[in-house]
Amino acid sequence: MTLADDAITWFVQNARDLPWRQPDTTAWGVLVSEVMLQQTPVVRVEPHWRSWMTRWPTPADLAADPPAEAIRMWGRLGYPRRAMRLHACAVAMVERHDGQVPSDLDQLLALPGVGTYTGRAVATFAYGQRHPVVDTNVRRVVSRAVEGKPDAGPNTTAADLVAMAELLPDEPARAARASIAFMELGALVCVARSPRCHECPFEEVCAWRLNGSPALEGPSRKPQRYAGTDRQVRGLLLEVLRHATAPVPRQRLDEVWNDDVQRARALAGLVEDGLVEPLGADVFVLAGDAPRVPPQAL
DNA sequence: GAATCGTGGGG
DNA sequence: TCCCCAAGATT
Repeated sequence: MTLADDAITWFVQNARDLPWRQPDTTAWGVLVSEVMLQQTPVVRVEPHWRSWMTRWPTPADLAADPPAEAIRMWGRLGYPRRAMRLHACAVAMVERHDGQVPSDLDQLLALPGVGTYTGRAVATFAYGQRHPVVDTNVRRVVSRAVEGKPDAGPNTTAADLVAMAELLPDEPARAARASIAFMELGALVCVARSPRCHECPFEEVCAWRLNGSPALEGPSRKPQRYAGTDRQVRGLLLEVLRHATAPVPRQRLDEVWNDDVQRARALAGLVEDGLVEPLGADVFVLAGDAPRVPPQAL
């Protein structure tokens, strides 16, 4: 039995019942789930995914609405640029792929917001192709079980893809099962802190365990502070704009943060990212939310 | 390659 | 409280 075999057996009995894993899920549904899941826990994604798919069942449906609607629907999922890129993605698929999610990996990777992980995840989980799908879970599992190290590096490398590729069964459908199984194992059992090794199918063969489960040496990651950062200010500004039903005067944005310099920088960043659109010098809306007929008041 | 980009929950 | 972490992508 290989690691992949054991992982698949475990997965069959322990996999979560997630909506985007239903057999009738479209490639678009898979893509939406993968983008939403970038750096975001499953429990928070699930309701957003359901709402999103109900409102925009196909890429063409989303492309027909302005980005502002996507940003609103995104709510507080975090990293709202993902909503904008998903919208841009939908537009690109309508323009270049007849409204379909492409199955070719290079075409997937050319889409906005689709990188090494997401492109391979869609090609694999939506189209059943054989690619190494490497996310933070997979890297941790491989790092421990195969390499005997307590954790993986902070970023996915070409070597990580090669390492996972070597573990994949030959048959594409089974390779896809192996990838999702490794991911699920990392998410539920081989977790970052306090792994549940006694529930792990690799318990007897895990190189890290056989090494005595050594702890991490130094501080593995950089501190990830949030309070007081531009990110927090951007979040506060966007929160106001999301709930606005009319163009927002600068004065209302001034109320959410008292540091003028930082507030201005954060707002400029949102504009530069294309999330926010200035409507004149002192009025702002979400991208594409400009009224078709400018009010007299402006 | 490092920095940046949200938000919320658990230990 | 604070710190860590969560299916990454982009510049």
